[in-house]
Amino acid sequence: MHDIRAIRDNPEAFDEGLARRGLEGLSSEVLGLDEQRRAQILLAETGKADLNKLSKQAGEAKAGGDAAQFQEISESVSVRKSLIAANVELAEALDEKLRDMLMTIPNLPLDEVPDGRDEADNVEIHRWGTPRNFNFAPKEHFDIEGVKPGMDFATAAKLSGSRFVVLKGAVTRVHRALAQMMLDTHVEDHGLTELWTPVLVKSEAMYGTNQLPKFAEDSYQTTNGWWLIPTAEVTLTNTVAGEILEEAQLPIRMTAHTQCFRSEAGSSGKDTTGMLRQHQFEKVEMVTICTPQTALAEHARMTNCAQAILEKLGLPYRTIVLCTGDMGFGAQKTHDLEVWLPGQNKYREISSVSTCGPFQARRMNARYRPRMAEGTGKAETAAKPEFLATLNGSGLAIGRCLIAVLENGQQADGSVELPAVLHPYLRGKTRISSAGVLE
RNA sequence: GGAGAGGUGGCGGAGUGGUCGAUCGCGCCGGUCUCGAAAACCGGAGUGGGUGCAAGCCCACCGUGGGUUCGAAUCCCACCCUCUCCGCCA
Repeated sequence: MHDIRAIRDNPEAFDEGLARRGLEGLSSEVLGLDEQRRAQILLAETGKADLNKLSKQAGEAKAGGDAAQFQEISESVSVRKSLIAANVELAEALDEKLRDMLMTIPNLPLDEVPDGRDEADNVEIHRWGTPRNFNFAPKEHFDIEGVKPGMDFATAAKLSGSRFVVLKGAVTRVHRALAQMMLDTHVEDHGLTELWTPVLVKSEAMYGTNQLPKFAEDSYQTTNGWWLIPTAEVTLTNTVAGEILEEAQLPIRMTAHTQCFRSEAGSSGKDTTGMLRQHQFEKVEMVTICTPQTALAEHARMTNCAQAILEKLGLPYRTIVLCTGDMGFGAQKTHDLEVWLPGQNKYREISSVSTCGPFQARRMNARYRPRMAEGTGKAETAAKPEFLATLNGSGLAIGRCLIAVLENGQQADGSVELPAVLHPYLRGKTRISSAGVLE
Protein backbone atom coordinates (compact mmCIF):
# COMPACT_ATOMS: atom_id res chain seq x y z
CA MET A 1 0.00 0.00 0.00
CA HIS A 2 1.15 3.48 -0.78
CA ASP A 3 1.87 6.24 1.69
CA ILE A 4 -0.63 9.03 1.05
CA ARG A 5 1.86 11.58 2.38
CA ALA A 6 4.45 10.56 -0.16
CA ILE A 7 1.89 11.03 -2.91
CA ARG A 8 0.91 14.41 -1.49
CA ASP A 9 4.55 15.49 -1.30
CA ASN A 10 5.44 14.39 -4.79
CA PRO A 11 2.50 13.52 -7.03
CA GLU A 12 4.67 13.79 -10.15
CA ALA A 13 7.02 11.03 -9.00
CA PHE A 14 4.02 8.85 -8.19
CA ASP A 15 2.51 9.26 -11.62
CA GLU A 16 5.87 8.75 -13.30
CA GLY A 17 6.28 5.47 -11.44
CA LEU A 18 2.88 4.30 -12.58
CA ALA A 19 3.62 5.40 -16.12
CA ARG A 20 6.75 3.26 -16.10
CA ARG A 21 4.48 0.33 -15.33
CA GLY A 22 2.28 1.29 -18.26
CA LEU A 23 -0.49 2.69 -16.08
CA GLU A 24 -2.40 5.95 -16.07
CA GLY A 25 -1.42 8.58 -13.54
CA LEU A 26 -3.69 8.46 -10.50
CA SER A 27 -2.35 11.24 -8.32
CA SER A 28 -5.07 13.76 -9.09
CA GLU A 29 -7.78 11.21 -8.38
CA VAL A 30 -6.11 10.08 -5.17
CA LEU A 31 -5.34 13.59 -3.97
CA GLY A 32 -8.84 14.81 -4.79
CA LEU A 33 -10.29 12.09 -2.64
CA ASP A 34 -7.72 12.79 0.06
CA GLU A 35 -8.72 16.45 0.13
CA GLN A 36 -12.40 15.61 0.45
CA ARG A 37 -11.56 13.19 3.19
CA ARG A 38 -9.53 15.69 5.17
CA ALA A 39 -12.18 18.38 4.88
CA GLN A 40 -14.76 15.93 6.17
CA ILE A 41 -12.51 14.83 9.03
CA LEU A 42 -12.08 18.44 10.06
CA LEU A 43 -15.84 18.91 10.08
CA ALA A 44 -16.47 15.74 12.05
CA GLU A 45 -13.74 16.40 14.59
CA THR A 46 -14.75 19.97 15.21
CA GLY A 47 -18.21 18.67 16.01
CA LYS A 48 -16.85 16.06 18.35
CA ALA A 49 -14.67 18.58 20.14
CA ASP A 50 -17.79 20.68 20.69
CA LEU A 51 -19.68 17.77 22.16
CA ASN A 52 -16.82 16.86 24.43
CA LYS A 53 -16.76 20.38 25.78
CA LEU A 54 -20.49 20.34 26.43
CA SER A 55 -20.27 16.99 28.19
CA LYS A 56 -17.74 18.42 30.52
CA GLN A 57 -19.97 21.38 31.22
CA ALA A 58 -22.88 19.05 31.84
CA GLY A 59 -20.81 17.18 34.35
CA GLU A 60 -19.87 20.41 36.09
CA ALA A 61 -23.47 21.58 36.14
CA LYS A 62 -24.57 18.33 37.68
CA ALA A 63 -21.81 18.37 40.24
CA GLY A 64 -22.73 21.95 41.10
CA GLY A 65 -26.38 21.00 41.53
CA ASP A 66 -27.58 23.25 38.74
CA ALA A 67 -30.38 21.08 37.36
CA ALA A 68 -31.70 23.65 34.92
CA GLN A 69 -28.29 24.22 33.40
CA PHE A 70 -27.72 20.48 33.15
CA GLN A 71 -31.08 20.01 31.45
CA GLU A 72 -30.34 22.72 28.92
CA ILE A 73 -26.95 21.33 27.99
CA SER A 74 -28.25 17.78 27.74
CA GLU A 75 -30.88 18.87 25.29
CA SER A 76 -28.49 20.86 23.17
CA VAL A 77 -26.23 17.82 22.99
CA SER A 78 -28.92 15.52 21.73
CA VAL A 79 -29.90 18.03 19.06
CA ARG A 80 -26.35 18.16 17.66
CA LYS A 81 -25.64 14.50 17.95
CA SER A 82 -27.30 13.23 14.82
CA LEU A 83 -25.68 15.87 12.64
CA ILE A 84 -22.27 15.00 13.99
CA ALA A 85 -22.89 11.30 13.59
CA ALA A 86 -23.65 11.88 9.92
CA ASN A 87 -20.41 13.82 9.51
CA VAL A 88 -18.41 11.14 11.26
CA GLU A 89 -19.95 8.45 9.11
CA LEU A 90 -19.11 10.33 5.95
CA ALA A 91 -15.55 10.93 7.11
CA GLU A 92 -15.10 7.23 7.80
CA ALA A 93 -16.56 6.30 4.44
CA LEU A 94 -14.15 8.60 2.65
CA ASP A 95 -11.24 7.28 4.67
CA GLU A 96 -12.12 3.74 3.74
CA LYS A 97 -12.60 4.69 0.11
CA LEU A 98 -9.13 6.19 -0.01
CA ARG A 99 -7.65 3.15 1.66
CA ASP A 100 -9.38 0.84 -0.79
CA MET A 101 -8.05 2.88 -3.67
CA LEU A 102 -4.51 2.84 -2.31
CA MET A 103 -4.78 -0.93 -1.76
CA THR A 104 -5.33 -1.60 -5.44
CA ILE A 105 -2.46 0.51 -6.78
CA PRO A 106 0.71 -1.49 -7.45
CA ASN A 107 4.10 -0.71 -5.98
CA LEU A 108 6.41 1.64 -7.87
CA PRO A 109 9.55 0.35 -9.58
CA LEU A 110 12.97 1.40 -8.31
CA ASP A 111 14.92 3.75 -10.58
CA GLU A 112 17.34 1.03 -11.62
CA VAL A 113 14.58 -1.26 -12.95
CA PRO A 114 14.60 -1.27 -16.76
CA ASP A 115 11.60 0.26 -18.47
CA GLY A 116 9.52 -1.99 -20.67
CA ARG A 117 6.09 -3.26 -21.59
CA ASP A 118 6.25 -7.01 -21.07
CA GLU A 119 8.57 -9.99 -20.73
CA ALA A 120 10.24 -9.18 -24.03
CA ASP A 121 11.86 -6.20 -22.34
CA ASN A 122 13.32 -8.08 -19.38
CA VAL A 123 17.09 -7.88 -19.12
CA GLU A 124 19.40 -10.82 -18.58
CA ILE A 125 22.02 -10.04 -15.94
CA HIS A 126 23.64 -13.39 -15.29
CA ARG A 127 24.03 -16.76 -16.98
CA TRP A 128 25.47 -19.92 -15.51
CA GLY A 129 26.25 -23.33 -16.99
CA THR A 130 26.10 -24.58 -20.52
CA PRO A 131 23.16 -26.63 -21.76
CA ARG A 132 24.30 -30.21 -22.35
CA ASN A 133 24.95 -31.32 -25.85
CA PHE A 134 22.45 -34.09 -26.44
CA ASN A 135 23.23 -36.58 -29.21
CA PHE A 136 19.53 -37.38 -29.35
CA ALA A 137 16.34 -35.31 -29.23
CA PRO A 138 15.75 -34.56 -25.53
CA LYS A 139 12.21 -35.18 -24.36
CA GLU A 140 9.93 -33.27 -22.06
CA HIS A 141 9.84 -34.71 -18.56
CA PHE A 142 6.53 -36.56 -18.95
CA ASP A 143 7.75 -38.32 -22.10
CA ILE A 144 10.97 -39.74 -20.65
CA GLU A 145 10.70 -43.54 -20.38
CA GLY A 146 12.15 -43.79 -16.90
CA VAL A 147 9.88 -41.01 -15.61
CA LYS A 148 6.59 -42.25 -17.02
CA PRO A 149 5.92 -44.93 -14.37
CA GLY A 150 6.41 -42.33 -11.63
CA MET A 151 4.29 -39.50 -12.95
CA ASP A 152 0.62 -40.35 -13.32
CA PHE A 153 -1.65 -37.64 -14.63
CA ALA A 154 -4.56 -39.94 -15.49
CA THR A 155 -5.02 -41.15 -11.94
CA ALA A 156 -4.65 -37.59 -10.64
CA ALA A 157 -7.37 -36.49 -13.07
CA LYS A 158 -9.64 -39.19 -11.66
CA LEU A 159 -9.02 -37.95 -8.13
CA SER A 160 -8.96 -34.22 -8.68
CA GLY A 161 -9.15 -33.14 -12.32
CA SER A 162 -6.64 -31.42 -14.55
CA ARG A 163 -3.45 -29.76 -13.30
CA PHE A 164 -2.81 -32.38 -10.66
CA VAL A 165 -0.36 -35.25 -10.57
CA VAL A 166 0.20 -38.45 -8.67
CA LEU A 167 3.89 -39.22 -8.20
CA LYS A 168 5.09 -42.75 -7.58
CA GLY A 169 8.24 -44.58 -6.66
CA ALA A 170 11.57 -43.20 -7.85
CA VAL A 171 10.18 -39.81 -8.85
CA THR A 172 8.76 -39.20 -5.36
CA ARG A 173 12.17 -39.94 -3.87
CA VAL A 174 13.84 -37.38 -6.08
CA HIS A 175 11.08 -34.86 -5.41
CA ARG A 176 11.52 -35.32 -1.67
CA ALA A 177 15.32 -35.27 -1.89
CA LEU A 178 15.19 -31.93 -3.68
CA ALA A 179 13.15 -30.34 -0.92
CA GLN A 180 15.50 -31.66 1.76
CA MET A 181 18.59 -30.53 -0.09
CA MET A 182 17.19 -27.03 -0.58
CA LEU A 183 16.23 -26.65 3.07
CA ASP A 184 19.54 -28.00 4.34
CA THR A 185 21.45 -25.67 2.04
CA HIS A 186 19.50 -22.61 3.12
CA VAL A 187 19.75 -23.45 6.77
CA GLU A 188 23.38 -24.57 6.93
CA ASP A 189 25.08 -22.69 4.11
CA HIS A 190 22.95 -19.55 3.94
CA GLY A 191 22.01 -19.06 7.58
CA LEU A 192 18.26 -18.93 7.09
CA THR A 193 15.93 -20.02 9.86
CA GLU A 194 13.58 -22.82 8.92
CA LEU A 195 9.91 -22.42 9.80
CA TRP A 196 6.98 -24.72 9.41
CA THR A 197 3.74 -22.83 8.99
CA PRO A 198 0.02 -23.29 8.46
CA VAL A 199 -1.17 -23.39 4.87
CA LEU A 200 -4.63 -22.19 5.88
CA VAL A 201 -4.73 -18.50 6.77
CA LYS A 202 -7.12 -15.71 7.66
CA SER A 203 -8.03 -12.98 5.18
CA GLU A 204 -5.89 -10.45 7.04
CA ALA A 205 -2.77 -12.39 6.13
CA MET A 206 -3.80 -12.44 2.48
CA TYR A 207 -4.27 -8.66 2.57
CA GLY A 208 -0.83 -8.21 4.08
CA THR A 209 0.96 -9.76 1.13
CA ASN A 210 -1.28 -8.34 -1.63
CA GLN A 211 -3.23 -11.47 -2.59
CA LEU A 212 -6.33 -9.57 -1.45
CA PRO A 213 -8.32 -7.58 -2.33
CA LYS A 214 -7.28 -7.63 -5.96
CA PHE A 215 -6.38 -11.23 -6.69
CA ALA A 216 -8.98 -13.24 -4.79
CA GLU A 217 -9.80 -15.39 -7.81
CA ASP A 218 -6.23 -16.72 -7.93
CA SER A 219 -6.54 -18.47 -4.59
CA TYR A 220 -8.83 -21.01 -2.95
CA GLN A 221 -10.97 -20.36 0.11
CA THR A 222 -12.47 -22.90 2.47
CA THR A 223 -16.16 -22.84 3.38
CA ASN A 224 -15.37 -21.36 6.77
CA GLY A 225 -13.30 -18.50 5.40
CA TRP A 226 -9.69 -19.67 5.50
CA TRP A 227 -7.53 -19.23 2.43
CA LEU A 228 -5.11 -21.83 1.11
CA ILE A 229 -1.79 -20.09 0.72
CA PRO A 230 -0.52 -19.70 -2.86
CA THR A 231 3.01 -19.37 -1.44
CA ALA A 232 4.70 -19.44 1.97
CA GLU A 233 5.48 -15.77 1.36
CA VAL A 234 2.06 -15.23 2.94
CA THR A 235 2.79 -16.98 6.22
CA LEU A 236 6.46 -16.10 6.54
CA THR A 237 5.99 -12.41 5.80
CA ASN A 238 2.95 -12.09 8.03
CA THR A 239 4.86 -13.45 11.01
CA VAL A 240 5.86 -9.82 11.64
CA ALA A 241 2.43 -8.28 10.97
CA GLY A 242 1.49 -5.73 13.62
CA GLU A 243 4.87 -6.03 15.33
CA ILE A 244 7.41 -3.43 16.31
CA LEU A 245 10.86 -5.01 16.09
CA GLU A 246 14.16 -3.66 17.35
CA GLU A 247 16.66 -2.84 14.63
CA ALA A 248 19.13 -5.15 16.36
CA GLN A 249 16.84 -8.09 15.55
CA LEU A 250 17.22 -7.45 11.84
CA PRO A 251 17.61 -8.87 9.31
CA ILE A 252 15.29 -11.82 9.86
CA ARG A 253 15.92 -14.42 7.18
CA MET A 254 13.45 -17.27 6.97
CA THR A 255 12.74 -20.29 4.83
CA ALA A 256 9.91 -22.81 4.74
CA HIS A 257 8.87 -25.79 2.70
CA THR A 258 5.11 -25.80 2.10
CA GLN A 259 2.36 -26.90 -0.17
CA CYS A 260 1.10 -24.09 -2.38
CA PHE A 261 -2.33 -23.81 -3.95
CA ARG A 262 -3.22 -21.77 -6.98
CA SER A 263 -6.35 -21.63 -9.06
CA GLU A 264 -4.38 -20.65 -12.18
CA ALA A 265 -7.53 -18.79 -13.19
CA GLY A 266 -5.87 -16.68 -15.86
CA SER A 267 -3.75 -19.36 -17.45
CA SER A 268 -6.14 -21.79 -19.10
CA GLY A 269 -4.48 -23.41 -22.07
CA LYS A 270 -0.96 -22.58 -20.84
CA ASP A 271 1.39 -25.45 -19.93
CA THR A 272 -1.44 -27.96 -19.82
CA THR A 273 0.71 -31.07 -20.14
CA GLY A 274 3.19 -32.19 -17.54
CA MET A 275 3.64 -30.85 -14.04
CA LEU A 276 4.97 -27.40 -14.85
CA ARG A 277 1.78 -25.63 -13.77
CA GLN A 278 -0.28 -27.33 -11.07
CA HIS A 279 -3.06 -26.34 -8.71
CA GLN A 280 -1.09 -27.87 -5.86
CA PHE A 281 2.68 -27.88 -5.67
CA GLU A 282 5.54 -27.67 -3.24
CA LYS A 283 7.94 -24.83 -2.84
CA VAL A 284 10.78 -23.84 -0.57
CA GLU A 285 10.28 -20.15 0.03
CA MET A 286 12.64 -17.54 1.42
CA VAL A 287 11.53 -14.35 3.16
CA THR A 288 13.69 -11.58 4.58
CA ILE A 289 12.52 -8.85 6.91
CA CYS A 290 14.97 -5.94 7.13
CA THR A 291 15.33 -2.18 7.11
CA PRO A 292 14.51 -0.39 3.85
CA GLN A 293 18.15 0.75 3.68
CA THR A 294 19.45 -2.81 3.49
CA ALA A 295 16.73 -4.20 1.24
CA LEU A 296 18.70 -4.07 -1.99
CA ALA A 297 21.71 -5.82 -0.50
CA GLU A 298 19.41 -8.46 0.92
CA HIS A 299 17.77 -8.80 -2.47
CA ALA A 300 21.11 -9.57 -4.05
CA ARG A 301 21.89 -12.00 -1.26
CA MET A 302 18.59 -13.81 -1.66
CA THR A 303 19.12 -14.08 -5.41
CA ASN A 304 22.44 -15.75 -4.67
CA CYS A 305 20.77 -18.19 -2.28
CA ALA A 306 18.40 -19.29 -5.02
CA GLN A 307 21.15 -19.47 -7.63
CA ALA A 308 23.26 -21.62 -5.32
CA ILE A 309 20.63 -24.36 -5.40
CA LEU A 310 20.67 -24.54 -9.19
CA GLU A 311 24.46 -24.52 -9.21
CA LYS A 312 24.58 -27.37 -6.72
CA LEU A 313 22.30 -29.32 -9.02
CA GLY A 314 24.41 -28.40 -12.04
CA LEU A 315 21.39 -26.98 -13.84
CA PRO A 316 22.10 -24.26 -16.41
CA TYR A 317 20.14 -21.10 -15.73
CA ARG A 318 19.98 -17.43 -16.36
CA THR A 319 18.93 -14.58 -14.14
CA ILE A 320 16.89 -11.70 -15.47
CA VAL A 321 15.66 -8.41 -14.08
CA LEU A 322 11.99 -7.98 -14.79
CA CYS A 323 11.18 -4.77 -16.60
CA THR A 324 8.71 -2.29 -15.15
CA GLY A 325 5.81 -3.69 -17.16
CA ASP A 326 6.35 -7.32 -16.15
CA MET A 327 6.76 -6.96 -12.39
CA GLY A 328 4.25 -8.30 -9.92
CA PHE A 329 1.88 -6.07 -7.97
CA GLY A 330 3.89 -5.65 -4.78
CA ALA A 331 7.43 -5.59 -6.16
CA GLN A 332 9.88 -2.71 -6.41
CA LYS A 333 12.40 -4.92 -8.17
CA THR A 334 12.33 -8.55 -9.21
CA HIS A 335 14.91 -11.09 -10.33
CA ASP A 336 13.62 -14.18 -12.09
CA LEU A 337 15.74 -17.30 -12.29
CA GLU A 338 15.08 -19.33 -15.40
CA VAL A 339 16.31 -22.90 -15.61
CA TRP A 340 17.19 -24.63 -18.83
CA LEU A 341 14.60 -27.20 -19.92
CA PRO A 342 16.09 -29.17 -22.83
CA GLY A 343 12.76 -30.87 -23.57
CA GLN A 344 11.26 -27.45 -24.31
CA ASN A 345 14.54 -26.04 -25.57
CA LYS A 346 13.83 -23.00 -23.39
CA TYR A 347 14.69 -21.30 -20.15
CA ARG A 348 11.67 -21.44 -17.85
CA GLU A 349 10.96 -19.56 -14.62
CA ILE A 350 11.87 -21.51 -11.50
CA SER A 351 12.29 -18.72 -9.00
CA SER A 352 11.21 -15.14 -8.54
CA VAL A 353 12.98 -12.94 -6.02
CA SER A 354 11.44 -9.58 -5.15
CA THR A 355 11.91 -6.71 -2.81
CA CYS A 356 8.72 -4.95 -1.83
CA GLY A 357 10.32 -2.18 0.22
CA PRO A 358 7.88 -0.96 2.89
CA PHE A 359 4.88 -1.63 0.63
CA GLN A 360 3.67 -4.80 2.34
CA ALA A 361 4.82 -3.65 5.77
CA ARG A 362 2.53 -0.66 5.50
CA ARG A 363 -0.39 -2.98 4.83
CA MET A 364 0.62 -5.26 7.69
CA ASN A 365 1.59 -2.43 10.02
CA ALA A 366 4.96 -4.09 10.56
CA ARG A 367 7.55 -1.73 11.95
CA TYR A 368 10.91 -1.52 13.64
CA ARG A 369 12.51 0.92 16.02
CA PRO A 370 15.66 2.35 14.49
CA ARG A 371 18.79 2.13 16.55
CA MET A 372 19.63 5.57 17.88
CA ALA A 373 22.83 7.16 16.77
CA GLU A 374 25.22 7.25 19.70
CA GLY A 375 25.41 10.40 21.78
CA THR A 376 22.21 11.89 20.33
CA GLY A 377 19.86 10.94 23.06
CA LYS A 378 17.60 13.94 23.35
CA ALA A 379 13.94 13.25 23.80
CA GLU A 380 13.06 14.50 20.35
CA THR A 381 15.48 12.14 18.70
CA ALA A 382 13.97 9.12 20.45
CA ALA A 383 13.54 6.56 17.73
CA LYS A 384 10.11 6.42 16.17
CA PRO A 385 9.00 3.15 14.65
CA GLU A 386 9.37 2.94 10.89
CA PHE A 387 8.03 0.48 8.38
CA LEU A 388 10.13 -2.57 7.61
CA ALA A 389 11.11 -3.81 4.20
CA THR A 390 9.96 -7.26 3.12
CA LEU A 391 11.52 -9.51 0.50
CA ASN A 392 10.47 -12.86 -0.82
CA GLY A 393 11.91 -15.37 -3.22
CA SER A 394 11.51 -18.97 -4.23
CA GLY A 395 14.37 -21.14 -3.31
CA LEU A 396 13.09 -23.03 -5.30
CA ALA A 397 9.85 -24.32 -6.77
CA ILE A 398 10.27 -28.04 -6.15
CA GLY A 399 8.04 -29.42 -8.89
CA ARG A 400 9.71 -27.31 -11.53
CA CYS A 401 13.09 -28.19 -10.18
CA LEU A 402 12.19 -31.86 -10.45
CA ILE A 403 11.31 -31.33 -14.08
CA ALA A 404 14.63 -29.63 -14.71
CA VAL A 405 16.60 -32.40 -13.02
CA LEU A 406 14.79 -35.06 -15.02
CA GLU A 407 15.05 -33.33 -18.38
CA ASN A 408 18.67 -32.31 -17.99
CA GLY A 409 19.72 -35.73 -16.72
CA GLN A 410 17.92 -37.84 -19.30
CA GLN A 411 19.86 -40.34 -21.36
CA ALA A 412 19.28 -41.74 -24.84
CA ASP A 413 17.83 -44.97 -23.39
CA GLY A 414 15.23 -43.13 -21.31
CA SER A 415 17.05 -43.44 -18.01
CA VAL A 416 17.96 -40.38 -15.91
CA GLU A 417 21.29 -39.60 -14.27
CA LEU A 418 20.74 -37.67 -11.06
CA PRO A 419 22.94 -34.81 -9.72
CA ALA A 420 25.60 -35.90 -7.27
CA VAL A 421 24.36 -33.51 -4.58
CA LEU A 422 21.18 -35.59 -4.33
CA HIS A 423 22.89 -38.97 -3.99
CA PRO A 424 23.22 -38.83 -0.19
CA TYR A 425 19.53 -38.01 0.04
CA LEU A 426 18.81 -41.09 -2.08
CA ARG A 427 20.95 -43.35 0.10
CA GLY A 428 23.60 -43.58 -2.56
CA LYS A 429 21.33 -44.22 -5.52
CA THR A 430 22.42 -42.24 -8.57
CA ARG A 431 19.96 -42.79 -11.39
CA ILE A 432 16.47 -43.75 -12.49
CA SER A 433 16.54 -46.66 -14.89
CA SER A 434 14.55 -46.64 -18.11
CA ALA A 435 12.12 -48.92 -16.29
CA GLY A 436 11.59 -46.25 -13.64
CA VAL A 437 13.61 -47.87 -10.89
CA LEU A 438 15.92 -45.93 -8.59
CA GLU A 439 19.32 -47.59 -8.64
C1' G B 1 -17.64 -30.42 21.79
C1' G B 2 -18.23 -29.21 27.57
C1' A B 3 -16.55 -26.10 31.94
C1' G B 4 -13.71 -22.05 33.65
C1' A B 5 -10.28 -17.70 33.30
C1' G B 6 -8.67 -13.73 30.49
C1' G B 7 -7.66 -10.02 26.29
C1' U B 8 -5.00 -2.61 28.80
C1' G B 9 1.01 1.14 26.27
C1' G B 10 7.84 -2.21 24.00
C1' C B 11 6.95 -6.06 28.05
C1' G B 12 4.74 -7.27 32.93
C1' G B 13 0.64 -5.63 35.54
C1' A B 14 -3.12 -1.92 38.15
C1' G B 15 -7.48 0.45 37.17
C1' U B 16 -15.03 -0.92 37.67
C1' G B 17 -19.05 5.82 35.21
C1' G B 18 -16.39 12.37 34.96
C1' U B 19 -8.57 16.10 34.65
C1' C B 20 -7.72 8.04 33.01
C1' G B 21 -4.39 8.29 27.51
C1' A B 22 -4.53 5.59 31.79
C1' U B 23 -0.96 4.18 38.90
C1' C B 24 3.29 1.16 39.25
C1' G B 25 7.49 -2.14 37.89
C1' C B 26 10.93 -3.67 34.01
C1' G B 27 13.09 -2.11 29.71
C1' C B 28 14.41 2.47 26.83
C1' C B 29 16.56 7.77 26.33
C1' G B 30 19.01 12.20 28.68
C1' G B 31 21.48 14.15 33.00
C1' U B 32 24.16 14.04 37.92
C1' C B 33 28.13 11.11 40.09
C1' U B 34 32.77 8.38 37.84
C1' C B 35 39.18 8.06 34.67
C1' G B 36 35.31 4.98 32.47
C1' A B 37 31.30 1.80 33.65
C1' A B 38 27.79 -0.37 37.14
C1' A B 39 24.72 1.11 41.13
C1' A B 40 22.03 5.19 43.02
C1' C B 41 19.41 9.64 42.24
C1' C B 42 16.87 13.42 38.96
C1' G B 43 14.29 14.12 34.45
C1' G B 44 12.01 12.35 29.64
C1' A B 45 9.12 9.20 26.59
C1' G B 46 2.45 5.62 23.80
C1' U B 47 0.27 4.99 18.63
C1' G B 48 -2.46 6.88 14.57
C1' G B 49 -5.03 11.01 12.40
C1' G B 50 -6.50 16.39 11.62
C1' U B 51 -4.80 21.52 11.88
C1' G B 52 -0.80 25.11 12.12
C1' C B 53 5.45 28.30 9.65
C1' A B 54 6.02 26.82 14.59
C1' A B 55 5.00 26.37 19.79
C1' G B 56 0.81 24.16 20.24
C1' C B 57 -4.32 22.82 19.82
C1' C B 58 -7.96 19.14 18.50
C1' C B 59 -9.90 13.94 17.36
C1' A B 60 -9.53 8.71 17.93
C1' C B 61 -7.46 4.36 20.19
C1' C B 62 -7.64 -0.11 26.72
C1' G B 63 -9.46 -7.58 21.51
C1' U B 64 -13.62 -6.28 17.42
C1' G B 65 -18.52 -4.39 16.43
C1' G B 66 -22.98 -2.47 18.44
C1' G B 67 -25.82 -0.34 22.70
C1' U B 68 -26.99 2.50 27.46
C1' U B 69 -25.46 7.60 29.27
C1' C B 70 -24.76 14.62 29.04
C1' G B 71 -20.14 11.52 29.74
C1' A B 72 -17.57 4.50 29.01
C1' A B 73 -11.08 1.20 29.62
C1' U B 74 -15.00 0.93 33.42
C1' C B 75 -22.20 -0.88 32.61
C1' C B 76 -25.17 -4.09 28.72
C1' C B 77 -25.31 -7.28 24.08
C1' A B 78 -22.96 -9.96 20.08
C1' C B 79 -18.62 -11.73 17.95
C1' C B 80 -13.26 -12.96 17.64
C1' C B 81 -8.91 -14.67 19.96
C1' U B 82 -5.70 -16.76 23.91
C1' C B 83 -4.93 -19.84 28.19
C1' U B 84 -6.37 -23.96 31.81
C1' C B 85 -9.13 -28.46 32.78
C1' C B 86 -12.35 -32.45 30.71
C1' G B 87 -13.90 -35.18 26.31
C1' C B 88 -12.68 -36.66 21.25
C1' C B 89 -8.88 -37.32 17.61
C1' A B 90 -4.02 -37.50 13.50
